[in-house]
Amino acid sequence: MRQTKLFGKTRKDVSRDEKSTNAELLTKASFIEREIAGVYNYLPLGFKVYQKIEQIIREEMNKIDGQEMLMTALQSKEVWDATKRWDGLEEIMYQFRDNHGSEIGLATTHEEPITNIVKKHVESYKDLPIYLYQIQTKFRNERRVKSGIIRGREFEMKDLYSFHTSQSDLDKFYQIAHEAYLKIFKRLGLEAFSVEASGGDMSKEYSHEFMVKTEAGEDVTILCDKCAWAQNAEIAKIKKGDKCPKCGAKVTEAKTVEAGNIFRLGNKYSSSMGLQFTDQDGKKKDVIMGSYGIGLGRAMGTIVEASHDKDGIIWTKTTTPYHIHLLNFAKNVKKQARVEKIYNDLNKAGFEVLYDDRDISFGKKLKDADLIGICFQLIVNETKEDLELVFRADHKKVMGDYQTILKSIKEFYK
RNA sequence: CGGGGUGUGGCGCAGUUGGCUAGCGCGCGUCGUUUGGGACGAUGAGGCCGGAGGUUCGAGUCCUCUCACCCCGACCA
Repeated sequence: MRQTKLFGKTRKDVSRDEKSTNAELLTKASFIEREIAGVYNYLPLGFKVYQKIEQIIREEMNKIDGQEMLMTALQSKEVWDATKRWDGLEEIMYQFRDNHGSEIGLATTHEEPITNIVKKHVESYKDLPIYLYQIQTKFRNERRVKSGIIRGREFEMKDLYSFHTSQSDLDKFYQIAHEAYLKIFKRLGLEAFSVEASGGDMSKEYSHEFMVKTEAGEDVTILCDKCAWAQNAEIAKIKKGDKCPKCGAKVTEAKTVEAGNIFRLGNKYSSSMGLQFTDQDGKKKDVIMGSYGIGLGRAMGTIVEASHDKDGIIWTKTTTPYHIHLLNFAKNVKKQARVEKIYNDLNKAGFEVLYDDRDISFGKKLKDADLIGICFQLIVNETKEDLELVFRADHKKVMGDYQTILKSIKEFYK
């Protein structure tokens, strides 16, 4: 992609209203644009990152036999009546009447709708287990938004629902999903760890939250560095400095972002909504359920919070919008042709390249490249034959000919 | 939802107790010189001050209502 054609310009100043680091950097670098409070548009650069995150999540969900589908954002009140959650959610759910006078809600989550759908297709133990997921828009009428894209009123979420014949089968899958989640965060380049948390409105049992340490975090986690025991401070019965209930070492606390959350729902939804199956013994039994969520925008915002410096964003290798930021520092026509050739060659070699072909000072190109945060900056100089490869994270430079440089880039992304 | 605050060109801001044609920086257009860490000069375009009503000879400035946004708290599948 030529930068002269790329939609979205970098900015030096950003609205004072944008207080969170993630929204400030992402807006300055032109990845996102705020629509209203807590609601953001993704511009081309931001959408590229979004799609990479989406693809990683999708791959890992498919690996554990998740089947992707797509549910509606508009939901009727009736579907929520069976579980009596409609009234309980009025604080957080956008609820209104349509032109027919029917009560409609914008999806905050999909346990009820999916249970309803599954009811129509599951009758026997032979139909189970089943794992369904979607990547879809959720709405939360947050009373107060903050933290940029980490906590929005409209956001994309991957939610998977599992359906089982028994608690033990759920437990087995819950473990598998737990591992898949850790894998997703690892692939995204996030250091996430799982903590025990309240089941909230969803479940009476402990759930697990996947936390990433960052000052921007809205949660406080009590954790043991020795044995990896960790609990959300909301439910922890101990404070920092106390003894770890598992190994006795002193626990600490940290601000964390909840990047994902998994729940064992048991028969909470199936019993109230009548989702049953016929078992081998001919008896009707409640289907046992689990649900598993990850916010995509939140993941993106968390990466920015966890990985940036004074100059801008530092994308991880799987989320960088482009593999290489090619910076043209050649003036005369002959050298220009050389940069064009390198641009074409890199594209042919299968790399995604953002090519800064703008006719502006080189200082600004360097500033913009740091702000945008693509993993590599490849500088084509006018006087030197060798190319200069700069690693965004630490600004380390390597000089070399095209083949040598290509090799190190390949090595990094493989 | 309680408390506090802010709305002035695309962005960041100034505009004292009402007074002249609403300023500045960044950005943008044109021309020229430039280009290794956000270049310089010249020149030009762009706001009727969040919205509605009111007070006044006169309102960006005062009053009322309203909308939006931010901060602290409460809340947060």
